[in-house]
Amino acid sequence: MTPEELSSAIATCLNEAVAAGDLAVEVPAEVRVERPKSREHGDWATNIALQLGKKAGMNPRALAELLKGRLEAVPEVASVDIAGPGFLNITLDAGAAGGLARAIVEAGAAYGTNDALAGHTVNMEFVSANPTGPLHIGHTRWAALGDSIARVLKASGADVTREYYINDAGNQMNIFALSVYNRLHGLDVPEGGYPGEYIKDLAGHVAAAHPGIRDLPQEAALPIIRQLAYEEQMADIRRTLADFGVEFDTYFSEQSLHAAGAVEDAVARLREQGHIEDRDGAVWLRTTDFGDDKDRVLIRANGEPTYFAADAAYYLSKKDRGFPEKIYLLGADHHGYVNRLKAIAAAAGDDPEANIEILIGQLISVNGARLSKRAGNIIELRDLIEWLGADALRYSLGRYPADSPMAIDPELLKKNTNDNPVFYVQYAHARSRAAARNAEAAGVDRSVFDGSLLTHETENELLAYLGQFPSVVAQAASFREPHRVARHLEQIAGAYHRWYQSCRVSPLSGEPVEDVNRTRLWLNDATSQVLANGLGLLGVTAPEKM
RNA sequence: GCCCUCGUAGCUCAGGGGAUAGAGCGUCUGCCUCCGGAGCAGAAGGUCGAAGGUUCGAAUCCUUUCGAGGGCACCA
Repeated sequence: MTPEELSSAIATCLNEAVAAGDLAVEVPAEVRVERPKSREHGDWATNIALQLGKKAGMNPRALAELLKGRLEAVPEVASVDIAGPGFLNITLDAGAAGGLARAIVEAGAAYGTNDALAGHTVNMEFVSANPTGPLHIGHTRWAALGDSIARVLKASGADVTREYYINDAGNQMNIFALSVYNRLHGLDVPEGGYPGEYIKDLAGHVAAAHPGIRDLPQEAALPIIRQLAYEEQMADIRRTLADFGVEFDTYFSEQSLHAAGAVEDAVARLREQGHIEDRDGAVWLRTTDFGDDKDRVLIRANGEPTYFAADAAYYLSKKDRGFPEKIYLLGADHHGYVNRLKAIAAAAGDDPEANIEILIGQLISVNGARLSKRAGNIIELRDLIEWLGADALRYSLGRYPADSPMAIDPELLKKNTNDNPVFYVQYAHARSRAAARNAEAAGVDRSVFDGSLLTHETENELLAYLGQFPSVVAQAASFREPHRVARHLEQIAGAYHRWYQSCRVSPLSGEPVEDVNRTRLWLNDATSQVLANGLGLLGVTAPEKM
């Protein structure tokens, strides 16, 4: 029996009590069931009697008493105790608790998926790094987190599209092209240009792709350089993301918005909605109507659209392409954009609470300093992957919530990789696969399953953690916090190691294979499955051997 | 000045109203005569930044305050 099943059984008991006239209260949609910290408090506990006591006009203990009687009639429930002010401590029938192991193995890769977000169609935009340079440590957090959020949303039934917005319009692209041009001609880095070593590589690439480029006059060369360097840089970014296990469904070009006249269209549409104002020769969006601290210019007095205008057009594009829910994942250095982005949604006639969601994450600091090119502490993602491996890097970024500040010591990253809990979790998986291989060699198969044989304290604990996995995934999705999955996997790994310590899957040499061995193989394999499913949500591999 | 995020063990951080506040790393003590010791068992280490408030109950919610980081463009 899973905690979800127990939860709905309790809800049923409550509803029956109401129907019988024993209780007058509105039964909540979901009854929360928790694993008590102390085993003396049973397998599962609920505080529902405390929550409903006041609303029902009853003493919580009396309400608990009433529930206890009904719950004990549920076949899978062995006993119910009332503790403290009205906690209900529930102990399951041993067979019912153990049956979970079989259910997990039979569900396979689908175990953990749920329908908490069924019917949601989501556009998730993240990373969106400028195509003027390689991905670096500042982008890695969003790449890891965004991808994992997308995965838990999908696992919870949402229809998710991962999108990367390419800022390929504007003056920065000209400076980018000029930086490559100067490099080709051995000139200094232009004013405000890009100094990185990668510019040299791009120059080499451009020269190879267009051999006569050095002989062209600057006006003729720049557009060609711009295009070639841009394509190569984007290809590089996509390769790096792929090595990081991150695949986007859509790469969306800002330039394409301008080319299609989408920016002018957006201004016209917002004007129809009545939130546009012409002032001082410029065109303004009255974002202050929707909580922004000042209005924002869409079209400058010189006729040029602002970046914000492209943002508005981009938002409308997402809306037109059929995404009711748009999630943006931004760094804390962009939190000033939250109000104006929400204002765009509101001005477009959408609900800023439902149609747009902006997740703000804290920036990673290196040695206590902020990342900057000037400080010389920019570290490329590609190098990070090389030093640490994609698994360790993704896991260490994925096990913290976005709003948690993260401090990183690059020297530590380079050498000390063993302190990453990813190895703890991966080791548990590899160990469980080894145990399964050994069991098979010893003649243990899964021909018999008897959940009532899983009676050891450590088996009880392990089953409980495995049973909580689907609700952890659902919570991770609804809070957009995949780190919950990582933390839960660490719990499972710990429980597995403790179980492994005290319960053998294979019999000792010379001993016969018994049903307890066969049943434990189911539990062993169930653990492998949950660890693999969870690591998959984090974009981390589940190795057979390490 | 106004706004946002964050203050929890020596360090990096979990904990989204419940029972004795947790994990990893670091320190200390045990455990390989049988399925992987990248593991397990135990010890030490806390005024949850501070002060009020909400209630049966607060690390968690509200207010104030101190500290850290970030943001306040007709830049992109």
